[in-house]
Amino acid sequence: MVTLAEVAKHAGVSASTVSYVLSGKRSISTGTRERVERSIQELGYHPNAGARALASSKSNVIALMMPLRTDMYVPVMMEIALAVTTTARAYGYDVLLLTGEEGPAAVRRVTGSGLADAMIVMDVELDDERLPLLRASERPAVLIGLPADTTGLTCVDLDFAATGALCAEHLGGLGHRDIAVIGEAPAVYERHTGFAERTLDGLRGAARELGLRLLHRPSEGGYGAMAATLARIFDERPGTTGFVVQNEAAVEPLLALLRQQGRAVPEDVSVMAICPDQLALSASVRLTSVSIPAHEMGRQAVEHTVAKLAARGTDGVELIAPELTVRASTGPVPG
Amino acid sequence: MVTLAEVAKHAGVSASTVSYVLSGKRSISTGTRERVERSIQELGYHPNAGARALASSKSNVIALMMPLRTDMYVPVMMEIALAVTTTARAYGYDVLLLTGEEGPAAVRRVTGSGLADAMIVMDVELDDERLPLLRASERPAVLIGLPADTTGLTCVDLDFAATGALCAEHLGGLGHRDIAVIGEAPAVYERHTGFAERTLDGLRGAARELGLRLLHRPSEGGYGAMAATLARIFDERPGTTGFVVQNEAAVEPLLALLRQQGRAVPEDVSVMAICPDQLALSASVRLTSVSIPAHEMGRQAVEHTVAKLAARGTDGVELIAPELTVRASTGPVPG
DNA sequence: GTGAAAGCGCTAACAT
DNA sequence: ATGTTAGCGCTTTCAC
Repeated sequence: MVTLAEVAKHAGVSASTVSYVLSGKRSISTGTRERVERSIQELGYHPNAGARALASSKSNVIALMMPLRTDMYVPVMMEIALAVTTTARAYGYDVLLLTGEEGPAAVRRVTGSGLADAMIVMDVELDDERLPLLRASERPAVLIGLPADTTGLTCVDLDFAATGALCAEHLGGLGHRDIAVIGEAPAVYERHTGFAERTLDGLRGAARELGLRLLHRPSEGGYGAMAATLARIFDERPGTTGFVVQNEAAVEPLLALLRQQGRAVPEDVSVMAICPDQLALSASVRLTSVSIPAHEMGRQAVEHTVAKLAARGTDGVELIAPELTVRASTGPVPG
Repeated sequence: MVTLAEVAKHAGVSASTVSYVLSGKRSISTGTRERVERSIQELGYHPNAGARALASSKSNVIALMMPLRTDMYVPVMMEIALAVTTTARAYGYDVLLLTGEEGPAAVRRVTGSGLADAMIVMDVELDDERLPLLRASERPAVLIGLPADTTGLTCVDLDFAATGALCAEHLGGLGHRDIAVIGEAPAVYERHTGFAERTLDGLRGAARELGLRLLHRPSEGGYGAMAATLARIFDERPGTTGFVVQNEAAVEPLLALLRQQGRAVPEDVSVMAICPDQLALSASVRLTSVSIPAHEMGRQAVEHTVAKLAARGTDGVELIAPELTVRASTGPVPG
């Protein structure tokens, strides 16, 4: 293993000079710099991460805590994770992957050991048991998602309330008056993950203003569950002409069932989804949707993290404005 | 920040004693151990990861290199990653997440810096440019997937050849003679990712033995592409009664199209898939399938890694035997 | 612009 | 069963 000292000897300079060439923290004459850089190349030197962390009290690692649960839409999680990783690399950070499994203990372990300089936490619950630790920790933390009490925390999320409102306005504007909302699985609501409720609030607020009737049904997703849910919806509100789906696993079953019942989309009923663009595009009908900006969420989370590490951090909530893309699944109310 | 020295003083012992209490590398009298453990609790001590790594030349971190590409089935990648992470934790390791983006440079960076003790690489291509570095590195590496030349490497993968054979045998046993294989996107084949070809080899070998006719068509997945592909298949081989699908994005479109054409599954045509159980269960027809054992692959990769780190490592290829589950989508050939 | 040297917190011989 | 001590490889004052 090549050490900094060996590079120094090879280049005929002192260890500190090599260190400063690497860090750029003081000016180096061009000649010296070139000699050192050549030595680094020739010897194949790589700075030792442990020694660096020890001497500088910085690991250049950001911990990312992922949900272990797989009841959320997995591709979104994955896209966030990849966005976090690539963005972090762009800022010189590596990413340590943690699962929610360990719970608060993981927070303690990582912040206590200096394994990571900061932490990004996904899938935050409204009253998450990790929050007290994160607030108390001197290491920066950024949440993806919104807990009930955000004081002393930095949070990044899609503005789900605005998302809900946007959906209601779109369908209302097309003349729909009876709207069904197919929500996440009941377990998601029970877990109080926040985003589902916020979406509903947004929908309800806008519906009230516009005089729309809203029927909300959580759904497990899948064909069987969706068939039962759909039957009950049309039973209760036969005049339903608009659907808002916030459950990736319910999208295709819903479309298939409507087709099967002879209800054409968008001629007879309009369907819109809150989902990643990719899903909206690959569904059997190209879906009008509000996209879940997974990449953007990951990127912003890292940028807030880096800012806080540079001590120009700003606590607060950063809500990403929803964007609606009209595609082939919504149209004016029939008749 | 609490240090080991502070714990030692607080407990009235030497630093090394505290270290040995922590590592268990030498016997400690019960009294001493208890005093040290109490001090650790009271002071809230956490060993510093950097100092540990420096002194022991071990980071207790395993790097996991994920594909950046998102053209593979994402939930499988995610499940592998989670399995790797939880299994690694069970062995006392943390996981550093790398994307393929950096390519071979990431291998150099991580192995060179001692950031990680070992490396697990996913989505290996047949002639992957990272292989020379992994072979040369003194740090253990385990691949998930099978390159063309596996000498000097440890690999874990599903036995895709046996998987292909199993599919052919299942359909052949039900009397099907004309079988269509819906494969991955052309890009996957062009990238020479190995598993697709191996599946095909297995299918072809068994088909030859059993006297089956095989028609292989790569597919982008999605409704549009699948419609075109299916039309060509029935055009070319009108007598096709069996389908093997190795492309998650093609499963539901295929089922929908068959339904739409009035071909009942499994009465008129049988469909089987090579996919995770979850997808097989949530499809519109419960699919007979060979499952992709994502969790098992992640777990075994870690266990091989840990074994190699303990110097009881064994190079070689570990193929996981395929398991077929018969569900509602395959049946005897009609007539 | 460069060097010397004192740690950073821990591990692992080497003692006893 | 426990203590002493010499590093591990790097960063960063302090000195010139």
